[in-house]
Amino acid sequence: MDVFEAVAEPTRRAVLDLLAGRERSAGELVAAFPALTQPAVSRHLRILRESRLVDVRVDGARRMYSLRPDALAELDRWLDTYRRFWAGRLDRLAGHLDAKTGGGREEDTT
Amino acid sequence: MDVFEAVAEPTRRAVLDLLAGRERSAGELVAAFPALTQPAVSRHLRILRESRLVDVRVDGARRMYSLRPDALAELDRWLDTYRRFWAGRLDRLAGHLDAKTGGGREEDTT
DNA sequence: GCTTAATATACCGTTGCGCTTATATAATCC
DNA sequence: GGATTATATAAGCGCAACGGTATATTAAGC
Repeated sequence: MDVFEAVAEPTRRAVLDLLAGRERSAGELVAAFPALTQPAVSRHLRILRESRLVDVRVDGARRMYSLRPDALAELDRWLDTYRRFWAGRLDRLAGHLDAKTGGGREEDTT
Repeated sequence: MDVFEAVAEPTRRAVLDLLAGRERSAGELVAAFPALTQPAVSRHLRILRESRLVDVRVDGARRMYSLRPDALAELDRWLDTYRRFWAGRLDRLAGHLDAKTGGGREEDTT
């Protein structure tokens, strides 16, 4: 599943929001969604793993999940094409981000 | 349908890419996807309309579609939370974006 | 007014996602 | 080792999204 689809799911975005603060165990994440069962959350975690949005660290019987923003950077790069439409004057900032993630573009020749 | 789901569909992203260059008629967009039928593309356009990602201008019998980036800005705001994870040294730039979207110093806030 | 062109909607079939229950795997505790 | 805890996978189901064919709607040309 690609990053766009992974992020399209509200529960998965909520998981990412939780992980933005600090790493959490699978159990903590399950507890954060009382409306869902443990397997349901576990499946979401799998999808986030497979789309490289989160990282897992084994800690005994626990799996500690943390954010892995590379994939989100991909989203950001995609948005870059459109950013000029609502923030033309911030183009050079976008250029900066690009230079960091992609190795440099020719766009900010201002 | 929310913006995240709207953008999750590859065809719809391709439509946005086409519209990033210039506005196009529905017919042009249909022609751009030979693998799809006219109703299929029309349905995608409806979804893009309803999620406020595109604008329509009636021109006789034609409907001219154009990009409407407000909704993409929403995506960008969401990403802002995570931007620090891959561009920590660009925090102040993210701060800039924040000030633009949430600070209310601008005159064209919608 | 009738025909053609441009676009949208209705309807239906298929498929994939997300959920639940049940079960497997692996680590910890006694 | 057996029980318990933590997490993942399997199987099955319901629903919503996407695609196609057929049809409606609206504009243009004659």
